[in-house]
Parts: sequence; structure tokens; C-alpha cells
Amino acid sequence: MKRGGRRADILRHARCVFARRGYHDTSVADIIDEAGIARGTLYLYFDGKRQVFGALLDGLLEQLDDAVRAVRLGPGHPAPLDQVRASVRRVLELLVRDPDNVKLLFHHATGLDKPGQAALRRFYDRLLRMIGMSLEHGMQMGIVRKCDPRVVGACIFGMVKEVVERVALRGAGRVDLEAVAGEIVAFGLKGILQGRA
Amino acid sequence: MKRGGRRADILRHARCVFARRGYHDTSVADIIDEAGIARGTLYLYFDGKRQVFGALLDGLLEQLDDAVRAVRLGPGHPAPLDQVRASVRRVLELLVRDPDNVKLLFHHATGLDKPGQAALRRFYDRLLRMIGMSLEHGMQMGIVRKCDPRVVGACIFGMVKEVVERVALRGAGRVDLEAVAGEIVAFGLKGILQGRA
Amino acid sequence: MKRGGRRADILRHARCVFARRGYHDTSVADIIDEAGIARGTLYLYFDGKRQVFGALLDGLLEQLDDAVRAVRLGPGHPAPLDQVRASVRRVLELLVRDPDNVKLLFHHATGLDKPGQAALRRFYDRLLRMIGMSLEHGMQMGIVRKCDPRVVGACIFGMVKEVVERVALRGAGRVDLEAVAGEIVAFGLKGILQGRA
Amino acid sequence: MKRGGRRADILRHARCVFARRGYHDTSVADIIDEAGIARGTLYLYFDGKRQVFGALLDGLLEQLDDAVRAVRLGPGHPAPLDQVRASVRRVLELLVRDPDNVKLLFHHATGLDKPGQAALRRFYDRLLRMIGMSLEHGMQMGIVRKCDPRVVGACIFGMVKEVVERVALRGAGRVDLEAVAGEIVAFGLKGILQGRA
DNA sequence: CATGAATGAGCGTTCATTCAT
DNA sequence: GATGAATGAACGCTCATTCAT
Repeated sequence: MKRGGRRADILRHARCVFARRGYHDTSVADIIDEAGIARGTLYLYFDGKRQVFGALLDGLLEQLDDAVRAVRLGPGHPAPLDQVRASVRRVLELLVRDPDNVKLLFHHATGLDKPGQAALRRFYDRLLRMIGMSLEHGMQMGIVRKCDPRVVGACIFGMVKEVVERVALRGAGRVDLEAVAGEIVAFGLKGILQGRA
Repeated sequence: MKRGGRRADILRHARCVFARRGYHDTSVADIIDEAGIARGTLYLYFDGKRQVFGALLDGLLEQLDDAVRAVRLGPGHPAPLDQVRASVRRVLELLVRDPDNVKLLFHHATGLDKPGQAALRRFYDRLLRMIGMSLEHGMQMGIVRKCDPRVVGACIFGMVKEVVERVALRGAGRVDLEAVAGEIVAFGLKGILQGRA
Repeated sequence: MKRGGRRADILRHARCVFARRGYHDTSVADIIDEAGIARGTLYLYFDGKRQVFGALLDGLLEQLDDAVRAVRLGPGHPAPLDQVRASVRRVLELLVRDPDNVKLLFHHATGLDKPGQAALRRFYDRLLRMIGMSLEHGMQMGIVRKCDPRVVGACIFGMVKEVVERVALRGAGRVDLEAVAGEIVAFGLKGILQGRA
Repeated sequence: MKRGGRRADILRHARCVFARRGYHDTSVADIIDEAGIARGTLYLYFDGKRQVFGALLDGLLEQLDDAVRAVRLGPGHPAPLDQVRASVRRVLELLVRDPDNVKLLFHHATGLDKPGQAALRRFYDRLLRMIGMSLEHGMQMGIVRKCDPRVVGACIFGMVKEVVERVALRGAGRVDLEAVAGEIVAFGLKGILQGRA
């Protein structure tokens, strides 16, 4: 209960109530009750309710940023596909470990307000750019078939996002994350059709 | 401008402000100002602000329901892939026509409240079930390769959702919807890999 | 109780509590209790507590402005001294009529905040300028003895202010305002010394 | 800088912030920041914020009390008028030396609260009584013309107060205090009229 | 003596909803 | 039906004060 100090303590409890009730239906009273602190104490560590949520969201995005790593080519690195699969896996693990983060990210941060949407957009757009560049790279190398990298990039991004959300929220604990990551990558590579295209 | 009477009039203006500012940052005052009606008048047609948003959301989900049609097999029907592509296209057209709907659905309805999330879930789960059944059907017929239909179903759903959102919001007017629908379907069928897997 | 409408009604009750307890010790709850209205009603007519006080102060300064009139020379006008005495008298009457105004002006507006002090200063400085110009005029005409018009102007202003405050607050009703105005003017003209200077 | 120990140190810094921002707009945080002490330390020397201000005000009133001395008649004493002029001068000097005191006294103590107003009233009333008795004495001696000593006493008091305030706040340093004191006394004695009334 | 993290009563303000006209 | 003045519960936030260290 002292792990990481008061600030982290408040964040942990705030995440819990925010996930349960959403940003707007959570009052400061809810947070401090959950955290077992006085009203004013919250304002010692945060500028306000919005900033508590912001800290939560920023922390999560940072963790996700760490989990997603650009593919490194060349000897001494695992096979590219394994690297992709590992990134997907790390994201899955991160979110499965605390499904409250999933609710924060996918449910409550989405329509929060202008700054919140901007933060999400910055994060998502960076991922999309990363995917798009990889696609173009792959096309140049003749590995990836000719396609509109923007549309297909969005396809890839959306498919990962959706699976991650659903697995993290519902499959908690009882799913084989490696298998799921494998399915995702396989679908992204080969689609659903049998045998050769 | 009189199409549909007062109630529809209010809904039309409410969609505009809700899309612009989100549910929570939109006040009843904003809605009635936009609609040019008196405060009390809104309560003659709706039980409250939440119900205005609910009516908007329900209407949209209904339209989307109409746009997505299960694939019908047999002679007298177009090729299955064409039917899928047509469904995607209808959804794209519906949302591109009024991007406010996109914001409502993807930004502001997402974390609204418990009933809102339930409504979305019902809608999304039905789509997912439809996709999942199609996949299983395809596997039985030997057209679709062996895979986990739940994971791959989520992939397909997420990929369509993501592209639809981004195209409807950003590409408004200047994109070839047929081409986009084609790209989506192609990616879902064949993935990104060149030639033979 | 309907005289002047809700807004005036609120102002009347607010003046009463503000005078009794001062700006800071008066809560919005005090005002609405006194006025017998709901919390939100106050905000229909004013932007906030500060603005209620501001309206009160502005109104009072305006009334005082009307009461103080520059001396007009020439035939068809009363003797200058009579005009001065009349101005002093009107101010006295105005403040004696409602001593709450005196408390507002002399006790509670004084150290309120920067904008409040600025409003007072504008008002007071105008009066001082008026007095200073009259003194200089009188000196040119040989009626007023040679003196520093700034210091003497402040003397005149301060003396009127002090008497007005004390009479309005304490002598309410039982003092002869004409006599008081006469004493003030006499003192300002002749000082306290007996006979010739 | 160590003169008078911690308590005096706090008072000195508190006077500075109180003068700058007024009582209500000054927080305990402002005071301890200015004084460079810890929050709790302030409460070792004072019962609270109000008491800090009270100590400041009481100290100032005491100094003013010392500066104003009743006129002593008889041989071995300076001429009465010189004594009066000297009192006015001492008050001027005291306040000109630290204009923060002027703000405290004339701006921020005025409407502070009931006890604050009582303290001021006690002080002012004593001065007024002193003036009133001097006037009556002068009338009996035939030096002062017949007048209402209460009204004229207030005139004298107000005129001194006003000039002292304005000179101390604005003329700081560049005014001849002796000359100002002379103007005040001259005005009080002879008024503004030229030669004979 | 000195500290400063913690407290919580109290505040001003908002805004969805009602209802007399 | 239509209006909009009135309502009041609920909120986020401040800050003087305390007390364990």
C-alpha cells in the first residue's frame, strides 16, 4: 500500500473508479473515497480531476509506446514476423494484466474532450505512420503485394486494436496470448482464403 | 426544412452540436439555441438530453443495420464477395454522407454510459456473430482456411470499423468508396503478402 | 415587492446582507436566503456574487454623480455657495436615506479588490479634479486665498467625506441636514478661527 | 535582518503581502512564501492569519497614537499651533516612511470584519474626542468661532485623514511634509477665503 | 522549535429539469 | 402546443488549520 507513494496510490484507485464509471460519472468524491484520502489531498498531487485522468492516460500511452517496437532488420535480430508478433503480444499482455486500462483507453478516453482526443490522435497516428512505412518498405522489397498503404495500414491497425480490446476485456486470463498474436499476424499476412490466393 | 416535423428538426440540430462538442460538453442550452426552440419545447418531444442523444444513436444504428446485409447464396444473387463489398460500401456511403454520424458513433457514444455501451455492444455483437458464422460456414465449405473464427472475426470487424471511421472523417468527398471497399475486402481475403504465402 | 422586478429585488436584499456582513463574509447562500430565491435564480440576473456587489456599487456611484453638480455661474443660477451647499445636501440626503449604502461605499468597497478600487478611484479622482479646478478658478478671481490646490482640494474632499459618512451612519433621521451642510461649507470657507483671520 | 526575531520577521513580510494584495486575497501560503518559513511555523507565533493582520494593525495604531499628542498649554511648551502642526507632521512622516502601512490602514483594514472595525473606531473616536474637546476649549477661550464641534471636528479629522492618505501613497519622498502640514493647518484655521470673510 | 503533508468544512457556480402562463 | 423564468441538487475546488515527525 506504500508502493510508489501517495501519488501512485491515488492513481491506482482513480483508475479503478474511472474504469468502472467513466470520467464524467466519476466524481472527485468517488476517487477520494476509493483512495481513502481527504478531498484536499488529491489536490496536493494533481491540479484537478481532469489531470488525474490525464496522468492515467499518459502513463498508459507511454507503456504502450514501450511495448510497440519498430522492426529491426539484419543479422542479430529475430525474424521480422517474430518481432511483429512479439509487439502484438506485449500489448496484449500489458492490457490483459489490467483490463481497467482497456476501459480507460477504448471506452472513456475516446470522447473525453479536445485535449484528450488530441493525445490519442498523436499516439494512434504515430502507430499508423509506422505501419504505413513498413508496408511501403515491404512493397519496395517485393514482399508485400501492391496496395494502398493508407487503407491497408488502417486495416492492420484497426484489426489489432479490435482484437486487443476484446481479448483484454473478455478473455482475461484464460486465453493463450501467443496463439492470439499468431492468429492476428497470420490474418494480416494471408487473409482468410484457403491455400494460394 | 419542415421535413419530419419538430422532433426531427430538433434531432437534426442536436446531432450537429453533439458531434461538434460531444455529449457532456453540449448543454441543453446549446441544443435549443441551435434548434431555435424554447427550453420547454425540447421536453415536449424528449424526456431529456440523454434521450435526445439516444434517439440519434438508435436511428444511426438502425440505418447501419439496414446497410449491412447477410450474404445470400444461390442463383439469383450476386457473387458473395460482391455482396460483402456492397455492404461495406453502403456503410461507407452512409457515414461519408454525414460525418457528424461518425463522430457520434465512434467518438461520443463510446464511453457515454452503461445503457449506451450496451446498445453499442448489442449492435457490434450481432455484426460479429454474423461474421463469425460466415467464417465457420466458409471453413466448412473449404473456402476459408482453418482459423479461430472469433479472433479472425474480430480482425475483420475491427479493420472495417477503423477504415470506415478514418475515411468517413477525413476523406470526405474526395475518395473513391468503391476502391476503398475493394481494398478492404482484398486485404481481408488475401492479407498483405505477395503471390503465394 | 414587485417594484422594479426580480433583479432590483435581489439587489435590494443583497445590499442589506452585504452592508451587514461585508463582501467576503457574505455567502451566496446568505443573499438568496435573504431574497427568498433559489440558488440558480441569482445567476439568471448576475454573473456571480462579485457582479452583484459591483452592480450595487456602480448604481450608488451613479446616484452620487447625479447628486454632485458643478457650480454654474452667471445670472439665472443660485449663488455659487448655495449650489455647493445644495450638492453637499443632496449627497447627505441620498446616503442618510439608506445607510446601507454608506457601509457599502465606505466600509466594504474600500479594500474589495483591484477593479473595485479602480472604480472608486475613478469616481473620487473626478470629484477631486472638480474641486481643484474650482479652487484654481477662485484663486484667479481673487476670491480664494493663495494655496496649494491639491492639498486644499484633498482637505475639502476629505472633510466632506468624513462628515457625510458619520452623519449618514449615526445621525440618521435626527439631524438637520441643511444645518450640517451649512457647517461644512462654513468650515471650508472660513476655517475655525474667530473673526478675521 | 534578525532584528526582533522570528515573530517580527513574519510581521514584516506579512505587511508586505497584505499591503500588496489585501487581506482576503492574501493566503497563508503567500505569507510563508514571502517570509521563507514553513507553514506550521507561522502558527507557532500567531493563532492564525487573522491574528497576523491584527498584530500589524494594532502595532500601527499604537505608533499613530504616539505620533498624535494632545496640545499642552502654558509656558515651557511650544505654541499650540506648532504642536498641532508637529502632530500632523509626525503622522505624515510615519506613514510616508512605509506606504504599506497606509494601504493596510486605509484600504485593507477598513471593512475587514467586526473586530477590525471596532479597533479602528476606538482609535478614530479617541482622536475625534480629542479634537472636539480642543474645539470647545477654543470656543470658550474665544479663539474658535461658534460652531457645532461635532461636525467641525469630523471636518478636521476627515481633512487630515484624506491628505495623509494621499500624500503618503502618492507623494512618497518628493513632498515637503512641513509644507503640507502647514497647508492643512492653515486651511483648518482660515478656510479658503481671501482676507476677510 | 520547525516542518509540511494531510485535512475537510465551506465555497461559488452550473445546468438538466419543471411548470405556471 | 409552446414558452422561459425558476429551481436546487450536485459538483469541483480552495485554503486556513493541525499534528506526527
